[in-house]
Amino acid sequence: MENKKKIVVHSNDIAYAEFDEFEMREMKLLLSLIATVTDDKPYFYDAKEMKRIVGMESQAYSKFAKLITNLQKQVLKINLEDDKYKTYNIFSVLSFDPKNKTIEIEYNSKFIPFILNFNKNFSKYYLENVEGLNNKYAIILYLRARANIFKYQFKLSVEEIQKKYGNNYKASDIDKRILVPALTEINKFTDINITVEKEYLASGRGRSKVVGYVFKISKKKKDLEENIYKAMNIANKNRFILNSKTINKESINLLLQEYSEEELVVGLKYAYKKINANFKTLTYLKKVINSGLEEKENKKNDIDLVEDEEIVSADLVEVMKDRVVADDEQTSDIVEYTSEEEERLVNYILENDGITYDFLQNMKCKSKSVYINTLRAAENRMKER
DNA sequence: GCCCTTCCATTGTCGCGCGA
DNA sequence: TCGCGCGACAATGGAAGGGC
Repeated sequence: MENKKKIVVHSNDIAYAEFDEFEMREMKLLLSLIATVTDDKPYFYDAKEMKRIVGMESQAYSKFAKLITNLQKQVLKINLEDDKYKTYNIFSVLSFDPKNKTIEIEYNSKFIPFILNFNKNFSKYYLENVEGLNNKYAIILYLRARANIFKYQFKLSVEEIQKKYGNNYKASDIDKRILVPALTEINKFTDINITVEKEYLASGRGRSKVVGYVFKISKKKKDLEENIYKAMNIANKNRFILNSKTINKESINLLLQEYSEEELVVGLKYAYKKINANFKTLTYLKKVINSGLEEKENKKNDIDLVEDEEIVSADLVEVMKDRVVADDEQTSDIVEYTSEEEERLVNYILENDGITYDFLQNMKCKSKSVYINTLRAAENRMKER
């Protein structure tokens, strides 16, 4: 078994779907399976490993087979406007071979777009966050929080909770049965913290009624993994990267929302080697990281371009071959845009740079100068066209 | 690995007191 | 008067341990 952390990636539609018919272990199993999907093809799994993941190690295979059968019957229910919804069968094949202790899976072609080949509105997180949860509502709220991680909050009305998740619990029971146990687990076992505030409807007489909840999300402050820290230091030994001031703890945390740790290490090392001209934007750095990941994917071997001890001085980069020329050489002085100008530039970036609105907004919050430089780079490119 | 039994946590429901 | 917050109680289902 490989030690690499499994990453779950899926469309945000899944985070907003209804899971009222799912049992907790069915949800865990589904997310575990999604974490391994890279292509639209049949998959075979070791049933013992899957039993372990859903916490059925000591259970009979007959019970596990029942879980498989139940999961096969589940559908993904996507809510549309005006109380309309669509349901999707998840699997075209989901079978358990009791003799060989294997599971065979093929995904329904209509379900594939929810787990493959999307370029916006998706969630990405380590499977281990979900594996630690043992409460169905904790998993549901974690998925919803992950889909809204860039907004730092999301809202659910009492009506929505009752309809979607809560078996028509009244407000006090929503607290007791859903929110308290779920948030306790999320805050204890996952990479995020969630606090909840109630929204009241003022009434003429009597006590005000709870009509909804605002969930505030924060990422746990964790020390950067040692290998990322090393990669940061390596990258910043390239003087062009250092001058850009685009790599620091804040920007790394931002990038970790889009890349896994392993990807970021590869990307930063690649950036160290390749960048040999001035730049100012995180967007540009992302392009280089993406190039590094693409190159790695194409070559199918690890990019282990530099070792710490190889780095003598920042000037080393000047002798690097295979240059990538920076597409922006703006100064970092802050300019203010009108909201119309900003919107126009943001739209241009969204259309041309392959980054998400949420990412931009997060950048704006965390690093104003990098954000402004990104807008300026887009403005210059627009002028050149 | 599987089955059976026991224990315990979770879930569903209801009632009561209190505060606005 | 209304509705939240809390607790009590019964039913249900899952986890754990032991025996085969």
